[in-house]
Amino acid sequence: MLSDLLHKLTCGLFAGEWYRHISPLCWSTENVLEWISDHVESTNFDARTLSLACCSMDGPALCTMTRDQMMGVFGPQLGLQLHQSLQEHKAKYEMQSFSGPELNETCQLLDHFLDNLNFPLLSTIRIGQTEGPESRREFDFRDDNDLSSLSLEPVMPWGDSEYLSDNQSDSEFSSSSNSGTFGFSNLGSPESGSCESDPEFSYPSISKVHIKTEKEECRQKRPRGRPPKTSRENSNSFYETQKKNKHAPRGTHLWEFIRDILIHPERNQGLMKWEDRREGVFKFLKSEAVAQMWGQKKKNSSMTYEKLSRAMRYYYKRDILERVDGRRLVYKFGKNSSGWKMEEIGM
DNA sequence: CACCGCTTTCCTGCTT
DNA sequence: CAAGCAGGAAAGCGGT
Repeated sequence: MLSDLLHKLTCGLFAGEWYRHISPLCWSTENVLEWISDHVESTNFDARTLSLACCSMDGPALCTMTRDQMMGVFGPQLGLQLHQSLQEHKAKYEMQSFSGPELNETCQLLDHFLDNLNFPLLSTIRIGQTEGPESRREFDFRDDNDLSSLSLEPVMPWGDSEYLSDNQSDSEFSSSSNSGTFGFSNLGSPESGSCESDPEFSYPSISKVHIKTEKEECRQKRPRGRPPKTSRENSNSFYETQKKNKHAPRGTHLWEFIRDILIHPERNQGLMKWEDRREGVFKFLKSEAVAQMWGQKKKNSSMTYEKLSRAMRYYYKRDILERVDGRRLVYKFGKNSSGWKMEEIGM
């Protein structure tokens, strides 16, 4: 089991090594496994001597292990190397403490989003099982591996299976893993069901029949404005859990969310980029992916770039954003925005 | 409970 | 033609 997993890891199915871009405290169980597998490979450690149980821990749990404990579990050579590596990773991310709680939240969201989009095989794979059209997000993979009979449910580290939208069934996903960036794929437009232009990225497609019926239903029945949230939508989510455990951070607005992604370049590769750092001009590279993240943050599983962009356009009036004419997906921070200037963040 | 700010959703028309 | 942009209209949601 573990060796199979490690084999998959080392064979590149999960290539990308995103754990390198995340604090060990944010590592999921999958990140920990990936990290271990990298060291197994480099030390020629015999993975068969490891049990899955001893590797099955998330980042926070891993961080509580002492060097001796690691050497006990993984042996003197691998254990020592893992311990040293962990200390290096921890030190690296302790340096990034300038970020406030909101930024941390955004980055955690990004980390989790990246983790889960890019480790589909570690997610729950369901075969022919449904619990109603809205109770489950299923991704029907129609790629060349002939996984058409499988549907995949991303499993969020916080147990939120609603990470991706109902409308996501209109979008296309895949586990692109060799892009050189975080491997972010585009979420296709809900209207078109197609991808954005970048051919490097693609998502496995969803059943077209499903798309059509759901879409038509929406067209016929849906009144204007935002529909009321159902209790189901709120249940068992990461944010609900957060709310119970600690007060949700207040005042995180869309423009702040965007800003936080932009000022953490090592975490947003492929998502957004600065066009003119000093002027505050930026561009969406993976617009639908950013919209999905925003939707996740707002517990809204049907967020799209179309809707996100409408909210962005409202910022023009308030001078939080300025128009950039003639350039698609390009926006500029306005005089009522803050926290993105190089001086402000100590660059 | 009313009000308000901030979205969210939908839509039509226009531009790229 | 598709994708993106613009902005009106209506409504939800959380905070006060």
